[in-house]
Amino acid sequence: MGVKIKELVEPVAKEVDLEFFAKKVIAIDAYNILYQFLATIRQKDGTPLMDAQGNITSHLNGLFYRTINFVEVGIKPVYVFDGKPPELKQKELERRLQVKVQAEQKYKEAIERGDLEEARVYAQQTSRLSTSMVEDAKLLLQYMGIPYINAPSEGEAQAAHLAKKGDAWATGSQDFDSLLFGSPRLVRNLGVTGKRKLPRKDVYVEVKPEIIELEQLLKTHGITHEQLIVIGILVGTDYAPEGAKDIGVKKALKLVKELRDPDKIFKTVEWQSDVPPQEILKLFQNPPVTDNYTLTWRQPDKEKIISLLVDKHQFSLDRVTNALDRLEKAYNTHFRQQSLETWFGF
DNA sequence: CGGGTATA
DNA sequence: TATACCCGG
Repeated sequence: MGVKIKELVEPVAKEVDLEFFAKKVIAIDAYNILYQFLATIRQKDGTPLMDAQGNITSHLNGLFYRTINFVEVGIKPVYVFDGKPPELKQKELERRLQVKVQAEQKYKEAIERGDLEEARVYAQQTSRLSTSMVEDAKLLLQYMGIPYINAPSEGEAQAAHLAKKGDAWATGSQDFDSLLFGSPRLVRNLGVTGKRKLPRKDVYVEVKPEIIELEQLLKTHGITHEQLIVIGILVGTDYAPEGAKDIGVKKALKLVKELRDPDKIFKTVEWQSDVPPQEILKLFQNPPVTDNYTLTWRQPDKEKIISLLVDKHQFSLDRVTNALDRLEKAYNTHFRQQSLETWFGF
């Protein structure tokens, strides 16, 4: 779900074409992107793609073709997976599980009624990433030669860490949390090309990748990074979605400018969670991250990819082979190390 | 979501 | 050549 600061961010978002990101390293929140695939790559009644044994494969489908598109334009993706969630998040994770269980019930009811549109909506809300689904995604990336990092805790925090260090040009996610974790640049809608259907409506809108610069965001609103975090905490984060009572982005902005001191602000508002806001502030300012990673983009292993996607999960050999040809060509044009010999032409 | 094919 | 639509696993 993420921190609810869309209103603040939207005015400074700059639209660009996917090609803009050529040669740039983007630290992508893996869970964020996998959940998107899991929610959207479904049949009309909401059933996800599955192999012969009933294992869900929607996330692999999306990850495979999207990543190839990245490599084709020369983007260097690194996927960052969540580790152990912070203690502060436990209650929210339990709440989300309840929501999914309820959605499963409503999905069944909609199917019985024969309401496919409704069924699809609830099916999307049931999306859960199992351990084996995540393992498959990591295997696929490994075989594709794309680096991934296991974050010690929040993936968004680790991705922001890469961007802060300059190991990545930006973080990639639909959520804004990495900005609170200090990422200097966030890319949204990465890889979304052309027109997309709006949920529940028969309306199509042109969606392009957009860049949000942290410095510009702060400057535009005349706030510091700490003040941005406090605003996020007041309006609602994953750690306390309710935030403070009756405080939206506008009031939060006013509050941080008037009172400045976070503790004063937290005392003034009606805090609606058991999780202390000060703890959330500390987490955003100093999250667990690691420097134990290497970023290398390797030649894809076609055989292993075919074994995983075609043999294990019944992807069509034709489609996979076709895509692998594209991947190999793209790798050779953008990623292959030029040896000294080739460089000097002997 | 993204690829591919039908359709004009 | 551009857009609409269907299906993948």
